[in-house]
Amino acid sequence: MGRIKVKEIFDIFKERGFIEQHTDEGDLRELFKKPVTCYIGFDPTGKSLHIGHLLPVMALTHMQRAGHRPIAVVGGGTTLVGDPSGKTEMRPIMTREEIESNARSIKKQLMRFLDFENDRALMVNNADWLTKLNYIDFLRDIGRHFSVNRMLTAESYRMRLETGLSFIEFNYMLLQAYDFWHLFKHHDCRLQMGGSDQWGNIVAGTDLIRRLERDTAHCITFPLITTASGAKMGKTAKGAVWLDPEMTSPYEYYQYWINQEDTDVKRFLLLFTFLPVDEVNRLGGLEGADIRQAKEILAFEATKICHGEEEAVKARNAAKELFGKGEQGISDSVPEYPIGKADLEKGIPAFILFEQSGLCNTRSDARRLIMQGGGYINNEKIEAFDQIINLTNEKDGAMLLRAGKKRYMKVSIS
RNA sequence: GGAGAGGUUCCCGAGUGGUUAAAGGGAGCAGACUGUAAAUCUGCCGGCUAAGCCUUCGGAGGUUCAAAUCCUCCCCUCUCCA
Repeated sequence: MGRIKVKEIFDIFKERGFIEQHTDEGDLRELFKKPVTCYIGFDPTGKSLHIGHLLPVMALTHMQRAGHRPIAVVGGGTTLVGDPSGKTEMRPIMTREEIESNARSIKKQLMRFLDFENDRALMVNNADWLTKLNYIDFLRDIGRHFSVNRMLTAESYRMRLETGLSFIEFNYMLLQAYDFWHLFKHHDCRLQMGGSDQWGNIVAGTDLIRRLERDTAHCITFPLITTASGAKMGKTAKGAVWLDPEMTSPYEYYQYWINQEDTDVKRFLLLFTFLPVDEVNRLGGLEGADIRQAKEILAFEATKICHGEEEAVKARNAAKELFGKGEQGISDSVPEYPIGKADLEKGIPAFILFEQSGLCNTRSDARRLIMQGGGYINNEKIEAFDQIINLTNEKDGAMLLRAGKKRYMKVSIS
């Protein structure tokens, strides 16, 4: 790797707002003087990562850019148990098949962010070692190093002591600690990072390494990212914003970012783009309506990182066409709903079309929308919920439905 | 295993025989105002071509003209005791 002296990774993390807690700063700085192997775990509870996972992914990417070696651990084993941290209730236990299939697709996703060539980054699945453990051996070798008294003082458990905690979840900490030890042993991994709710689990790992190996490992946690209005990052009414373009299209992804609140823009530029801090500061200094420029850049950069430049350009163009002043053609990255020409010849009540195209969840929902004046076709308000839509509404082989101010659907006629 | 408390619509949380599709809040959606922002105000907020009908209050039965509300059994959670 090149010896170009870039900024210290610790400083990068610090100035970009990645750090919530960390073990001794002096030790960490010392550690970063040489290439370090670090790890973050991802639980394959879904088939795709979502924006909530983005911060750790960005952190690994920064690490790699700074010449260190990231390991992404897919928690195929730990997910069999389920992490109680940060949750008020136990998650349903997932089947092995589900978890394995999720682990595979998450692996694929991470390849878009990290370069796995020549072991510049590693990806492992902790099912590979965890599922082979023998219970009695594990208790005798690992379990004896854990003080239940101490575990109960961990914030993550304390919360659950109020609502209930089953033994399987109580074990999660030991497994994650074991992971860290395993990676330390086999990959010389000396740093684990994770969300702030992982602090207890991570420190349990450094403790285990100290006891088993008489050696020091380190830990950095990230802040829990909430939006200015206090909601968890990446959650919308319709659910999570996914990184998988099949689940959340690049257009929607772009829209998610450009719709962020003013007060979040600067923070998100630092966390979710690679723009230099100076540039971010300049953008963050914009005021009033000019902030939209910063949002556009945020949306573009974030989309580029996740879906590539081409998709980002398309998403930006679509946004400009739909939300810019001069309305003309309908960009092809707008969500699309195909409809047969025959259906349109017969004509279809507007509210049914809104429901079918996915703009509304139910027909009642669509009725409400239109009756409240939020339904548009080709940017003209639909007056009656059962107004018949037919070929007369066609415009260049398609028509543009709109729900409210900013949800669009292109209905393409075939 | 024993004693007590509890499981209500997306979430929190009222409701203890009819007037309850179920108070209130949050979230969400729409409208106005704007900058595809925030705040604010207004309306909506189970489903259904819909002044009606259908399905909801952990599950299954039962009592009743009528149940989320009463009874029985079961499942689950919490607290205290063993």
